[in-house]
Amino acid sequence: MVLKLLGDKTRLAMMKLLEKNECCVCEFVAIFGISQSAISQHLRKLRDVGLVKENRKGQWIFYSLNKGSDMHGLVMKILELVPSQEERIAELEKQGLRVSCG
Amino acid sequence: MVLKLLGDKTRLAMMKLLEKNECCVCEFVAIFGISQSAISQHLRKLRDVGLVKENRKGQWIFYSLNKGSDMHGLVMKILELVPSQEERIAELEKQGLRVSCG
DNA sequence: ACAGCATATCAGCATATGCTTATATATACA
DNA sequence: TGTATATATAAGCATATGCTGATATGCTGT
Repeated sequence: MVLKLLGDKTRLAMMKLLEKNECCVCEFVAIFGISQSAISQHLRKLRDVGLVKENRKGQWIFYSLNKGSDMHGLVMKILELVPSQEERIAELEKQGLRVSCG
Repeated sequence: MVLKLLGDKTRLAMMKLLEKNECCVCEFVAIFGISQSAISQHLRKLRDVGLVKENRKGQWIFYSLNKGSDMHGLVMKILELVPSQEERIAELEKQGLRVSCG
């Protein structure tokens, strides 16, 4: 269930980041400071219910919000109320950890 | 956190019922078929974060949505997308289990 | 083919969660 | 005061959840 998935603070922050950015697994790892395995498992849950979609670019897999999801409207309303996470992206850039291949 | 609380199907259904009705603990017990204790614990969680408020009427305590909650707007948006639970109230009435003390 | 990096999956563990039963508290009424 | 009803709290249990470390898979470049 979508609300249960968004009830986890890490997943909610991931979704907020994906609202404005495409991100790959290793970026989330750098941002959240948890294992690559944990990030991958969160993304799988989000993908399994169709909230995000993946887009492979070479060795990276970029995730983005799935705007075609049934729940997309609700998700956007919820994300509106979540504080911006853009500083985390800025921090990544500053550390030179942003993966942009595009 | 609000989303986590609403991520539980019982609590979400309780909130949907409270959208249109004031309900007491024993009504929820009849509706959901779980113990009085379990219902009471769900209500406590909802009350602790301010989503619902209580209103004692004699030996009953009636719960209702707390419209003054910071999260009330979000909650209403979410509840719009939850299927109506009004048949459950109708069922209660039919069984003569509705507690109305006006 | 091989090494290196990114990602996914598996197995196991600690904690959180939702439930139950038993008990305590609060109100109503005889 | 005593009994019945409604609700709250405490203790314990089974399952779910989120994490880690180890391993598998997939792509890249040599």
